[in-house]
Amino acid sequence: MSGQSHRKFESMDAPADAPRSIGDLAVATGTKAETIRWYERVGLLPAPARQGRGNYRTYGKEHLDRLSFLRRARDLGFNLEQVRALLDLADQKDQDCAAVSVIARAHLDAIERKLADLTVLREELRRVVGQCQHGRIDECRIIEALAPGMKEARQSGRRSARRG
Amino acid sequence: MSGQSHRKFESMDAPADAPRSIGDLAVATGTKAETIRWYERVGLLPAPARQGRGNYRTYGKEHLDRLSFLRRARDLGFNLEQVRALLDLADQKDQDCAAVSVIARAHLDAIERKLADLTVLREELRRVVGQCQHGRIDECRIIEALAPGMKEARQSGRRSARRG
DNA sequence: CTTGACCTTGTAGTTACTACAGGGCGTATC
DNA sequence: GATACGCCCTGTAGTAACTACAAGGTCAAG
Ligand SMILES: [Zn+2]
Ligand SMILES: [Zn+2]
Ligand SMILES: [Zn+2]
Ligand SMILES: [Zn+2]
Repeated sequence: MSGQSHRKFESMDAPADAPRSIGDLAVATGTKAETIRWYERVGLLPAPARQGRGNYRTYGKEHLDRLSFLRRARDLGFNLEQVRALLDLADQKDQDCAAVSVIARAHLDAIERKLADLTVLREELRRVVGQCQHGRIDECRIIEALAPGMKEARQSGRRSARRG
Repeated sequence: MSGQSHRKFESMDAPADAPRSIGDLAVATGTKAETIRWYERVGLLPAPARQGRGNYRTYGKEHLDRLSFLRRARDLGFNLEQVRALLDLADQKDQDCAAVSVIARAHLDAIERKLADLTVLREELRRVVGQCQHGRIDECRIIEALAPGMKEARQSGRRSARRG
C-alpha cells in the first residue's frame, strides 16, 4: 500500500498510525502535497512536527484523520468556511449537533438552488442550440439569440440573475 | 428611461444610437461600469472615443450591441474565452456557422455534465443529512459520514472527481 | 560522486469580476 | 465664490481554492 524503498518514515512493522511524510499523506488522501501545505498555511491543518534532519514535516494519525474529513467534506461540495466550522464542531463531542445539521442543510439548499438554475439554463441552451440550421453565420439562430436588437428584438425583456 | 438633468451626452431628440456615457451603458446592459472598463482592458470591448472635456468614454450603438451580446452569452453561462470566440465569429457574417454550433454544444455538454454531478451530490447529501437524529455531536451521523475510519470505515472506497 | 526522488520556501497565476483609494470634472445650490 | 454632489478617471488589491513553478536542500542507491 504505502511506499517502500527509500521513503523516510517507513517503519518495518507499520502500525498504521506511524509517522508519515507529506507525500505519504498526499497519496493516502488523494491530495497534492502543495495543497496540504496550503491547508496548513490557512490554518485548516495543524502544523506537524519536523523530525528528520531535513526539516521535513512528520504527520501522525490525527493529521490523516483531519485531512480525510476535510477532503470528504470538500468532495461533498462544502466550501472551506463550512469545512472549518464542521471541523471545529467535530471536536466538541459533547455538544448538540444542531449546528452541524444547519450547515449541512444550508449546503444542500444551495445545491438545490444551483440545480434549479442549471436546469433552466439547460433548457434555454437546448432551445437555442436546437434552432441552428447550419448555414451562414448571419443567418445563424444561435448568434441571433445572443444578439437581441442587433437586427430586431425577438424576446421579451427577461433578465436572469447570475451569481447572486 | 435614461438620465435627465446634468448627464453628459444627453441629446434633446435622443436618436437611440446617440453617444452614451459609461453609466448609461451600464444601466442599459445591467453591467457595472467597472466591469465595462475591465472588458475593455482585456480586449472584449473596443476602446471607445473620449470626447468630453473630462476624458470620459463615449460609447455608440456598436458598443451597446457588442456588450449586450457579451452579457447575454455570459447569462447563458459561456465563459469569456467562449464569448470571445463567439464575438469573433459573429463578425464573420459570410462564414459557415459550424464553429458557433460547436462552441454552443460544448457548453451545453458541460452543463449537462455539471447537472449530472450535482444530482449525484444532492442524493448523497440528502442521505447524509437525513440520517442526523439531532443528538450529541459524537453520535451525529453527518459527522460520521465525513470521518471515514475515525471510528470505523463504513463506506466502500468511492472517490469523486472534483474539477477535472 | 552523481543521480534521482523527495522535501523545503516563496511567489505568481488561474476566473470573472468587485471594491476601493485618490483624484478630476460639471452642474446646482447657498 | 464656495461648496456639495454625482459622475467619471486610473490603478491596485482582493475574492475561492488551489496549482504551478523556481531555486534549492536532503537522503538513499548505484
Ligand atoms: Zn477526493
Ligand atoms: Zn447556426
Ligand atoms: Zn444579465
Ligand atoms: Zn446530527
